[in-house]
Amino acid sequence: MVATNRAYGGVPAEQRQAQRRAALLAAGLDIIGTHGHARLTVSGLCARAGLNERYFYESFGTTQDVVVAVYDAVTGELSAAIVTAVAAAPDEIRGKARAAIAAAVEMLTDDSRKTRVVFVEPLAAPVLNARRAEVARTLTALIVGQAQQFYGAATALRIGPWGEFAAAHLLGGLAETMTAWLRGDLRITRDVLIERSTDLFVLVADHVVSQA
Amino acid sequence: MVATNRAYGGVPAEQRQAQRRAALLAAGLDIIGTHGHARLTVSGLCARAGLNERYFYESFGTTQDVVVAVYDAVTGELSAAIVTAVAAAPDEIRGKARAAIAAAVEMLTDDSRKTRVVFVEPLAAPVLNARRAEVARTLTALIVGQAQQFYGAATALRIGPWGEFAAAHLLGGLAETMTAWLRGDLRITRDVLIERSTDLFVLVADHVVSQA
DNA sequence: TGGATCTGGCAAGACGGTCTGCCAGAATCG
DNA sequence: CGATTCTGGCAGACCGTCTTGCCAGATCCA
Repeated sequence: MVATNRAYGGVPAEQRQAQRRAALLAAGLDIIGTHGHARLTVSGLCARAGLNERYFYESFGTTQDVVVAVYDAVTGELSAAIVTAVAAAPDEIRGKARAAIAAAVEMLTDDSRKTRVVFVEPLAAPVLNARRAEVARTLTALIVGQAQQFYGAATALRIGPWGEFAAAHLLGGLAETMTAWLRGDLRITRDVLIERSTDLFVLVADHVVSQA
Repeated sequence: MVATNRAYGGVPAEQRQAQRRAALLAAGLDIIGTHGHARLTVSGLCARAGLNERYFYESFGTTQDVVVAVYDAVTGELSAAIVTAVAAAPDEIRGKARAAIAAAVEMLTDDSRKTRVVFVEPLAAPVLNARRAEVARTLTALIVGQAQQFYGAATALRIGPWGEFAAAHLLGGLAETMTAWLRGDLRITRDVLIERSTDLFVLVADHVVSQA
């Protein structure tokens, strides 16, 4: 392994390396999203990825690095989906809220592994605690930013801590209802789940603004 | 160890055994509530309890048994506190809601280990998943039962799945705001946290009933 | 007081995981 | 074709945990 940049199987070295990393990430999502980060081992990960254990150390230092990378990938995908959906939605508060919630619910309920990675693992894995707070802050900022557009900057400012509280409450409510729905505990369709979540979102937002 | 029922240190055998079990549970709450169930080991638990490792197997079979016992103890205490507070509260919907929320928030924020055991560990530990669902069902039933008292049985029935959804949303919101507050992410006092949570609870409950 | 029991400390085998190193075969490049 | 490099399989040293077993000292009961 002196010159590590030779093509193999018609694929250049850099691309092969990226493929292996991607395979490890996919296997990581599978294991973490199904059994949790605690069950992620080097040997198990490589076995599922169809790779030699040696290649683990090519892309990662510890299994925690994989946990972080998987979390970042899923939350990045989620944020992008929400931002795109909000931008494309009609320019009124319920439309924006519904678009954001629908994008999140559809993406996460299409793949229950991602639901677990987004809602469960960041609480359980110490390495993800700080990252989770940052994601929550990003989403809160998104909500407050939209509020500025619909209610004016002055109102958004006045909301302050009360708005932070309400945003946290809404995010927690969404997380719980989504995971409960996936568990089969809620006897409603996914479309109704989205509609009801939008209802409560708008209800709470209006209430906060009227109190500010 | 032929006749295992002799007093020692002036304490009968049965009571000594109960003391050791209690010491293990206290140490378990400490470890699980601080570092999570994954960090609970036999040796670490016994060391913190000040007991020989041999006594672990006297009271428990596996560390998971400890996790379950700690969870049951904390959720039992929580349920009892809520039921007691609700019974003593003035007979109007906001008073009942406020009493329940205050009881829960006060008990859990007085001891952040219990917050973690109640809100985080049941998601992370597979053994607790089913138990968590049962606790959620119990609390939902409590809410629906109160709704029957204030809105009549006919209305409570009509609420149906919409009510389950709202109850799940409220529980998730409470969990998230409480943990966020403990993290220091919410710049409000605990009394305000209780008051705002009550606001949203009543707001959502009224909305659900008016829609039913 | 003496035999029995309780107690804490410790050791050892089994197990599963980490990480490094070696090997042989396959594929590439000159 | 021959040298080089990539690849998968596997062995082995190391570590932490589990679980059982043994020991010596403390305490109890007759």
